[in-house]
Amino acid sequence: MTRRSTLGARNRGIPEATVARLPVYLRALHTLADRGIVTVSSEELAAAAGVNSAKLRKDLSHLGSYGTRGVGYEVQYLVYQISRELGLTQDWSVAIVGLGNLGRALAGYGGFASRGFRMAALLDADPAIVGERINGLTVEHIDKLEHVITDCGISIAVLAVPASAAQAVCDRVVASGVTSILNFAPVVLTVPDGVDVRKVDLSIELQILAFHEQRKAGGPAGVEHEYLEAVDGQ
Amino acid sequence: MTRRSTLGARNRGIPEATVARLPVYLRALHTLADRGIVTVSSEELAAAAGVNSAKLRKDLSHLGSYGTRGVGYEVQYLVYQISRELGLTQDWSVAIVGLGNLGRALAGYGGFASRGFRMAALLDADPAIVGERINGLTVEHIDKLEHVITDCGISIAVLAVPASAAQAVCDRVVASGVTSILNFAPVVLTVPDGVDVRKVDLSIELQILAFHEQRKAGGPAGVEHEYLEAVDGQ
DNA sequence: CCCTGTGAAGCCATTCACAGCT
DNA sequence: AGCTGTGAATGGCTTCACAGGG
Repeated sequence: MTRRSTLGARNRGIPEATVARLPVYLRALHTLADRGIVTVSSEELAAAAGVNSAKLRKDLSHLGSYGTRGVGYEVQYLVYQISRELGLTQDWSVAIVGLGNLGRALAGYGGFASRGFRMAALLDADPAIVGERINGLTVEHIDKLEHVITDCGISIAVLAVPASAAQAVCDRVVASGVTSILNFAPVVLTVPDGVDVRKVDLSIELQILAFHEQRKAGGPAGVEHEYLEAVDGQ
Repeated sequence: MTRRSTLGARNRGIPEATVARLPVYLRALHTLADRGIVTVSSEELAAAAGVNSAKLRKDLSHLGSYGTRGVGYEVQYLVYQISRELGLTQDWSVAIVGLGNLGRALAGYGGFASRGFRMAALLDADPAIVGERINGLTVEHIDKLEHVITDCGISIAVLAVPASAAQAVCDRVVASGVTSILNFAPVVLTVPDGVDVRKVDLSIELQILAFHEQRKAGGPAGVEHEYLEAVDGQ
């Protein structure tokens, strides 16, 4: 058994599953705070976040003992602790690469700058887009990528480029010092150790839904119709 | 121990984690097929999909024994089997509700209609947007939601509406018969049993990246600076 | 001999249930 | 009396390692 600090839970090594839920709790807490609610029980907060209360308590216990037995959690205090744990008490400069429809939508997304994230640069390869002003920022040519990333101290890059360009752009942002990437291109990116990639993929999400949808309707189709019939024309 | 069919693995009950990876394998297979590759080993396919080969083989084993020992998997055959399992051999009609920046980006997304998904309806509440033509479809007023969903046989809805409207829109699409929802609004949706919801949330993804980014830089900030200083007035 | 398919082991996450603090 | 924090139990997923077919 691993020995821990005597004083409660100053534990480095928060489970990944917990980390993924902290932002959800944080949002729920902000909503409660806006309604002027001062204290919340694990039961109530769990309901607001769409999880069960045991999971919520276990998750929060990884950060420390921030609740009061018999009472619950102080909303503002928990907001602060989760924000600090997630690294939102400091500002992160974010660059968006690729300003097609999706990139523009992301650039215009409000809740973005709201907490901890500063949209610091927009980059695109298309001369027709370069120079355009979007949400108060001028789109720079991707040739300046290395320069811009270094100058603005950007550590997080959002890739909204075509699939065919994604790996090359990824390599360049990594070479420039970016260590976190949010990838919207439908490709598996290869990065060195120490670089984190998260993927958002509409098409994959739809396919997962289709699987469950089909299941509700009673198992896969084509069980009795042969593979060769199906490929035939294809 | 659960008794299984004697004949290998015609197993209903594919693990959720596997289902989530099947679309990735499918995309990798399509890429291989485009390059004219006929046969692939688990090692090669796993590399293309960004997983290890043991996981890939275990995943595929849940669908059946579609490989050949000593050889590998036939690309086209595997494409067909995974497509069928995911329910992509039939067409699904999808509605997008909310045609702000994000909704437009989604509506214009090509790889969408590509395999199995037909964009069947666009809906919005804003009179300035209703009537507009996007990607060959006319935006309908959200008043017609129930009508459109029933008529077009829509079972999957994509919500790209403001957070404040999301639950209400969700309730309406569910009442109209939709049983799968892809939610881009930053709220936790409540739905009846039997309805699947998947969430895509830019802000959450960024916060998860920030957590790891902060960790690389050496643990949470503000450990030695007190909570009360930070909130000040509180 | 190569590569798949799979028991078995190990690891991580969720859930239960209650001791202990307020 | 109420609610948190947490050991212990459970269940699911990943990884190992190899039996067995081609």
